[in-house]
Amino acid sequence: MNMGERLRELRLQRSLSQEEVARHIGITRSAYSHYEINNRQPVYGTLIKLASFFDVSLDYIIGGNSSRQPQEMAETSDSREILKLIKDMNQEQRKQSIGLLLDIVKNEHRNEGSG
Amino acid sequence: MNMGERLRELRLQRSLSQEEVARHIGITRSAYSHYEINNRQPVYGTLIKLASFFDVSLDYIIGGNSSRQPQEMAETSDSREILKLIKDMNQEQRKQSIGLLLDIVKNEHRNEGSG
DNA sequence: TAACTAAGAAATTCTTAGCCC
DNA sequence: GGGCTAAGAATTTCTTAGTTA
Repeated sequence: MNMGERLRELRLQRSLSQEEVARHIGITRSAYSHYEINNRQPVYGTLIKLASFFDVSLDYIIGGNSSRQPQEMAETSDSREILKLIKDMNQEQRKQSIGLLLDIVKNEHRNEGSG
Repeated sequence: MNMGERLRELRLQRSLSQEEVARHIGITRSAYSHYEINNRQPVYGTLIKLASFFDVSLDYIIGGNSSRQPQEMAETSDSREILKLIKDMNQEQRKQSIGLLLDIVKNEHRNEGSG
């Protein structure tokens, strides 16, 4: 499901023709037709108008992933502590953390003492 | 607060230079500079990469009128990766992780510059 | 009427190079 | 190093006109 298909779905859900949508947005029929076929991508201003007209988020209309749900996790005290730490990190620090955590998982926990 | 200003804010929050962001996204420094000054608007592909890199929604980065904030845990690519890793750990490994993560956070203000 | 396509015009972005602090 | 700008190249969109069912 790509952007064009979503646009078409939204339009048909409202029983509108391409011309009606195009009028409301202030573009030509042809231009809007291109969007549904994925031949063209609307400029930002047009995109925002479309999202507003169809009453959907930009994330949905572009990527279709607006209703993604967060991953669940066991609520142990340790894991919450880790989550808090990660929250305060910037992107670089998180990437660094991933590297270290990967190392811990790989080594199981056999790195007791000596190296 | 427009898109350029939001991009700059997101970048500075992570203590990154324009070049670093540009590299990650796969564009030139110049191009990214234009975005922050609002001289240009990135094409869709670049926009999506930026939103993903900064861990924010498209609605936020474009319009700023989204309720979703960047700190939302478990919704980011990096933090999801980290969550997966933690899930596979036992208690000992988690305690070890806390130690390492604390270290990363502490080293945030390392002596830099003058080099 | 409704939707799709072609082609030239128009508008925008991207890169290179250079400048300033 | 870090950030900003100019100008031409490259890419993309937009409109008009025409085609199909």
